[in-house]
This record gives sequence, structure tokens and C-alpha cells, in this order.
Amino acid sequence: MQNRRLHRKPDDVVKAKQDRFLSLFAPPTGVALKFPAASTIVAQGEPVQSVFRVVSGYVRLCIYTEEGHRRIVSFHGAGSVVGMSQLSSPDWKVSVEAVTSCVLDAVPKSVIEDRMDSERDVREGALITLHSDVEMREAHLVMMAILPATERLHAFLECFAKMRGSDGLVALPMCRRDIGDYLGLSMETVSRSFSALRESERIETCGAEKFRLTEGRPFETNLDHCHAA
Amino acid sequence: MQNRRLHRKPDDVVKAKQDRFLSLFAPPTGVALKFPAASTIVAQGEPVQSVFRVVSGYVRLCIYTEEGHRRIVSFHGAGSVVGMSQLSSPDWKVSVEAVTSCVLDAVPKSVIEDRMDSERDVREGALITLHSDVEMREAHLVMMAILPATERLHAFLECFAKMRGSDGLVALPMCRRDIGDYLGLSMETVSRSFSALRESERIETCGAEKFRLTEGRPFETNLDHCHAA
DNA sequence: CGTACTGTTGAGTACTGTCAACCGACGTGG
DNA sequence: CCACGTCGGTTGACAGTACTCAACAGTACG
Repeated sequence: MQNRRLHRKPDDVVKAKQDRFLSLFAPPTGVALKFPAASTIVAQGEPVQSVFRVVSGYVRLCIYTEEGHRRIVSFHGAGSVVGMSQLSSPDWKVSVEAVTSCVLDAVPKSVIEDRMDSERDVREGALITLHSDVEMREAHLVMMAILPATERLHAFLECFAKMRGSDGLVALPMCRRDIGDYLGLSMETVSRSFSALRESERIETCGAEKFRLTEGRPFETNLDHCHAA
Repeated sequence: MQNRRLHRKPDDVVKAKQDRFLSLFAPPTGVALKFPAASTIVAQGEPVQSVFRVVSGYVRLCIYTEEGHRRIVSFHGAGSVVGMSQLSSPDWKVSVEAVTSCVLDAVPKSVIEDRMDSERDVREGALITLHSDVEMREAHLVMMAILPATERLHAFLECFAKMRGSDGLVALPMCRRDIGDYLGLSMETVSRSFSALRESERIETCGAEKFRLTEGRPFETNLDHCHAA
């Protein structure tokens, strides 16, 4: 879900800047914190004190509306940086919640800001992360508007499998409702879409939370009913 | 659509940083360019050479998918900065198109980068813009998932009227299809939603492109059919 | 073994997309 | 000056998707 097909700069150059930036999350500037599954790491509205990087486990970024609706903006696994887009804001616009039990490295906001001032590579690394955030949300937006439920789920699973990097069986850490809130679908529709993908043999499943993508199929996307031309 | 309810820092402090950043768009670093209505200012895939600021008129940011669908990510009126989120990318991930005839100030990417390196206020101003981009897309995402067509349109009109700052009659520069591609709705549904808002007296219209919000109504949003709790 | 929770499936409904017809404004050309 | 074509917007009819409500299955846990 992160860093999907970002920068096409020479990867090693980008990586060096990123590394410098990411090193801030290690000691001595960073501190590892552990959170149990389903706990709230930071709540929407809290003052922004730290930026995080996921070490292990999965977190979700949620937005709660006044009416009580929950929208999941993104999921983040090991390696993802969370909170950079909150830097110029006094308080969190999103909640960060632990999907599974997880460990995060936390760095004080002030440290990030200071290093961005003094180190060029940190600055560029941070910009790349921010840029990635914008792009991720744009891709999400496009998907939400254009793809029907089953294709949305398929895109999500593809994306998640890619992020995991494993070609084999992938375990989904989040429940159907989470996926629904991420894709803008009801829990039931997500479940039905799973069944549809399984029946059309585009995925294989092993229990409710493990799946494997059946690859290589030319797969005619049924987009006939989508508007715009 | 821009800078909606961003930073809650003391406004004057924020403004000073923003001003320094925004001054880059004026001569001598910036150059004003004029574009006719419906022209493409930069096409998706072109190398990123400049960042823009709208002086007058309106532009739209579009994403075209391989299947030929068009998604509008945002509209930008006078004062908006366009392209900051493309800085760490070699080429544009979006197209920038003139909705009306318009004038933009263009600043070379390299100038922006240099000044971000050398001036703290420019850096912070740029970050605020980026942060605003992320937040805008998140708000868009939430709206798309939660609101039914009529409410989506209403939210859009509210937002647009606020951006314009005028309480009176507001003229929409973009056509129904544009609004549809922005809201993830078909042109026809947008049109029907206009009619619905007019009939329920939540807006008044004057021709197809001028409207006024009928304010003060407690307006019970019909969100009963929305999932999640 | 009962309870609670997650996931699955069915039935019915509501919303929105598609297709199509129509209207009015505008500009062109006879 | 008027006929005509084009374009954007509106509206209707119909179909298809996805949501709601509801029942049920499987699993974990006490």
C-alpha cells in the first residue's frame, strides 16, 4: 500500500536519502514502543508529538466523521512511516490504530523538524515519503471511483500481496469490516466479492484470512458499467 | 477546495512562512503564462519542470487510467499552488488542464528546490502546501465513501462557495461532467442531484452554472443507508 | 456447552449507471 | 433572417450493483 511505484529516479540514489531519513527512527533518536492488537496508538485530535515507523505488525489510519462513520485511509506494515503528513498540523487529523499487535519506532516531531533543517538528505527523504502519501491517496481515489466492488477487492489484494512481497499464501491481518472501510464497501459486499473471486478462480483461499492470487490470467475486467469515456 | 481547515497554528505565523514561499511565484523567479480554456497545461507523463500557482481562472488536476477513464483529483482557483507533490517525481502523475482560460505563475522546479534548501520559511511554506494536499485528498476520500450522490454534490458546492468566499451567487466554472468525474458520479446523476437540491430548497439556481446555498437549515442528512457504525 | 465474534449467504430495496429522448443556447451557413 | 447542427444540461425508463436486514455457520473462549 506504500511506496508502490513512486520515484523512477535511480533507485540507489533515492535509497541513500531515504536511508538517512529512516535512520532517525533507530536509536538514539527513535524509541521502540509496543502496542497490543486493536489498541489506539494515537487518537484523532491528539496533539502531534511524534512520527512513527512500523517495525512489525500492521496499523491502520482511520478518519472518524462527526456522524460516527469510520473511513480507513491506509494500512501500513513493517517499514512504513506514519505521520509525516501531520507535521505542519498541531493535532492528528487521523487515528492510528494497531490492527495486530505491533512495534513502532517513535521519533519526536521536533527531532524530525530539526534534522530536516540541518540535513539535506533527511529533507529529501521526508519529501519522498510525503510525495508517496499524496500519490497513494490519489490512487485510492481513482480506484474508489472507477472500480466495481469485486475489482476493488482484487486490486487491494494484489496491492497487499505486492507489499508483502510474497508470491505464496498471504495472510490478511485485518478483518472484513476493515477492508470494507478501506474500500468504501460494506462488510457483506467484501465477503461476497471474496466468494466471487474464489468462484471465478482469480484467487485461492485457505480459511478466511489466507489467500493466494491466481496469476497470469488475462482477466477481462468488467468495467462496462463505469461512467466516463 | 484548497486550504480548507488546515493548520490551526496562529494564522499570522503560518501566513508569514507561506508568504515567503509564495513570493517565489512572483518575478523574478516566476513567470506568468496564459492558457486558453480547455487547454492542457501539462500532460500526465511529461517531465516535471515547473511548479505553478494559479493567478486567475480555474484548473483541474486529472488522472487518466489505461482504460481511458478520467478522474478529477482537484480543482484549483486563484492562489492555489499546483505541482508541489510532483517534486520528487521525474514526471507528472497527473494532467493539469485549464477549465477556464487562465493565467498561471510558473517557477522552475530547480528554483523551488534550491530555495527550499536555503530558506527555512520556504521549506515550511512548501510543507504546509504538501500537507494541505494530503489532507484534501483524505477529505475527498472520506466523502466519496460515505456520502450519497446528493450529499456529495452539496458538500462540493459548499466547499466551492467557501473557497470563493462569496456568500451570494456563485458561478461554477466547470461542467457537469467535470463535477461528476470529481465526485465519482455520472454526469446524469450530478444533474439529478442538482434538481434534487433545488427541489428540496437547499440551493437556488440561476441558469445551469450559477447557484446560491440556502443556509441556516438544520438539514437532516439522510445517511441511513450508509454502512459502518 | 453456551456465548460472542467473525464471516457467509439470502432476500428485498434503494441508489446510481446506462441508454435515450428532449430542450435550449449558440454558432454557422445558406 | 432563419434553418441546421452541435453541445451542455435535464429528464425518463430500465437495469445492475451494492446496501440493509436477517439468518446461519464456524471458531474461540470461558
